[in-house]
Amino acid sequence: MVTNRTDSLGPGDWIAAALAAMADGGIQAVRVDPLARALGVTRGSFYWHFRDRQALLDALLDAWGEQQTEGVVARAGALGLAPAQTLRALLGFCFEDDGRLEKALRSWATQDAGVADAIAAVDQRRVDYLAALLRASGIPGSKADARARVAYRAWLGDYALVDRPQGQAVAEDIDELHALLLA
Amino acid sequence: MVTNRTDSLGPGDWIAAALAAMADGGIQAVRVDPLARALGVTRGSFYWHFRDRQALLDALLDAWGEQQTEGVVARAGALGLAPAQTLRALLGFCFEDDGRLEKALRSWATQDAGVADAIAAVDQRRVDYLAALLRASGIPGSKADARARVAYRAWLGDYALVDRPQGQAVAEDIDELHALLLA
DNA sequence: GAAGCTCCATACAGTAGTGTATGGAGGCAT
DNA sequence: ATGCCTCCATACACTACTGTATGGAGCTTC
Repeated sequence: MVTNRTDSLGPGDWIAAALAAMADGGIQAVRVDPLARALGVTRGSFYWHFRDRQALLDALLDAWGEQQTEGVVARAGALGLAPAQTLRALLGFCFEDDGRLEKALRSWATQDAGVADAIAAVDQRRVDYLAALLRASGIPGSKADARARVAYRAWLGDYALVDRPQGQAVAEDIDELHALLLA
Repeated sequence: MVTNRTDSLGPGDWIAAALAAMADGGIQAVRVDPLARALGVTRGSFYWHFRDRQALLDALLDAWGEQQTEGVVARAGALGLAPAQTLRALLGFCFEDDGRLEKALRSWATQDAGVADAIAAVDQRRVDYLAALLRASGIPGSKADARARVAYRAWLGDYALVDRPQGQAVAEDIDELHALLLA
């Protein structure tokens, strides 16, 4: 993200490369040596900008966390639509994402409690937002919370599918989910 | 699974250990050396029973596939309940599972097309069964298919959650999902 | 009771990565 | 133009694994 004015690298370049590698091959693909090769430099550069590999992983998690706080949820709210339409648009955004980074992070979280905490916070934010949209659409609070969790599971579950429906097929599923949530 | 009458190991012991390691740490944890240490032998034993690490991974995937064909779906059908109750019981089974093996396999599938194929087949089986239950419960075919995919996403999505609801909390969510699917 | 077979230990070479130490090239200010 | 500072290359030691080659202990079978 943050690049220098020269052709030299900064920490942001390494983080961006790390996020790409993470989305591609998971945490195990975020290795100093391959990243250096991908960036066309040697590991000497890396160890100038980062103390060690763990420091890069920490920075990567922070970058994702910040990206999420100003992420999809915020964009959906900025559309200025009615709650029910906002919900539909939000689901559209989320099911459109390739989910590779999200999957890789959740896989990483099974091995690292700090990652799990960061993701749990994001989960909470998203579910709360879904519940708020449902309540604003007239669903009573008790049902809204349960339905928000159901909807969020369906959202995450789409990423878990190996053959994810695309285009019209996923649109039909989202419409059905949307209708069920607001029933 | 298949153990000898003596205290010596067979391929089944290595596969069982590999499945446990996979559930714990993903594909990257299924390594010959650590498995040998966990089993209290050296790698000499492993390379007697398996050609190489890939042969173990292939056997592991086969074992999971067979376990699935006679798995949860079949058990639910054997309960002898009405379709709607069978669906409820099935969801209960699935949300009860810790999902660690399932998650690890799906993470592995992103790196290996053969694994992806095996999981896609299992997904198809499960979704078809869900759709059949919904149709048998009186949901028209067009809606039943979409709702089956929604339900299956919610099922898988529960595994993706970092803080999964447990006990009464998940029961409420399942009840809500069940009610929505049959609405 | 000897041969053969199963199972495993040991030792070796090779690969891929981490982290460290050091030095050097080039920009920048004074 | 000298010296510092930033950035990176290079070389080294170390770790953790894979795979191979070989030998040996202990049943088994005749």
